[in-house]
Amino acid sequence: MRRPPATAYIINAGRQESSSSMDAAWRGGVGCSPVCLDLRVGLEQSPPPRHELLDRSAAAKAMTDAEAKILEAKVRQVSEENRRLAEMIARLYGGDIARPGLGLEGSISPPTQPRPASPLARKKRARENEETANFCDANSNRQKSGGTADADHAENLVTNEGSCRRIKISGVCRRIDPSDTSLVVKDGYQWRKYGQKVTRDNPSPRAYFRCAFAPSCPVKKKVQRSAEDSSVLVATYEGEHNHPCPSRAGELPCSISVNSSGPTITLDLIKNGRAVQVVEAEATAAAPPDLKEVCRQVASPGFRSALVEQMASALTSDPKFTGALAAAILRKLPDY
DNA sequence: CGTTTTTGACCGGCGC
DNA sequence: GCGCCGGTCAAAAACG
Repeated sequence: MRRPPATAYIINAGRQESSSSMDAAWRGGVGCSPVCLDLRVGLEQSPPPRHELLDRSAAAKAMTDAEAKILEAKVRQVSEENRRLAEMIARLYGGDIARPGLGLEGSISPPTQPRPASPLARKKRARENEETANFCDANSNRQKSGGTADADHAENLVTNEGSCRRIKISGVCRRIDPSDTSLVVKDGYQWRKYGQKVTRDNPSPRAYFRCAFAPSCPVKKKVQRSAEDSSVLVATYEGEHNHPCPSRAGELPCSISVNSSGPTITLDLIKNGRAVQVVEAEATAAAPPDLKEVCRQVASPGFRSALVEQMASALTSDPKFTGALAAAILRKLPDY
């Protein structure tokens, strides 16, 4: 019996400017696109007084031409990059440009698979592309019939030939430190590595993982660096977990991480496997029922106390914070 | 000492 | 039938 080819398309998580957002994306696992509400807890950057804001505004006006040109060049560069990505997506998906609302930056990058060099590899890739196209057709049909496919963009349903068994295949990618040689992708599940192989398409090895949480769980995961960008890990999931995510059970939709830009609270707003989008505090009465429910949960005393607990825990475990606290206490102590 | 990772061998599908 | 290739197995090594 022929195994279904693991053709995966990839969600580009974008530049990893907020590690907390990326973590949240990975906690989402297969088929989930969490939306993060990042609340910055600035330790050293407390909100400036109003008059200071005005001063800063004046300073901004006084920005030199050189600085303005640098910024303009950066904006142009990013725009150009976005345009190129959009073109590639259009080519791949027959003009169906990635829609927003995927959670992260909401864009899908083209597969990072390199062009096959040999005729054999070309044919194989053609087969895989055909399957991807079938998936896109299915997606487009679903949209025509009124369904939303946004959350499903991270899933690729492949029908096994000659049987009715359907194996869910999805791909995600994550930007990592290029010097990081481990092929470990944290997604909330426990994985056991059972093999590693160097494939023809890609000089970097591909690691094979099985779900280690439940022995009967059929899910497999392949992780490999992108051939085009070694700082991107491409993970391909095959199958569906037959158990809840171990790190999610009984968990509040909130986590805290401390990164270079300061402590960040990340709120995962996922309901029934679909992501809901929150733009800062604009979750108003016009929000969908799911969102209202999430907002109610956020406003509940239980959530708040848990949040405070998590914040305290994150802050006290941050050496920068404890160092700053110690320094502040020392300053308050009288000199003897 | 139990668990996890590594790695070479093996297997099956596919194309020539 | 042969060779290539991706995926899996399983013994050995590493790790906590």
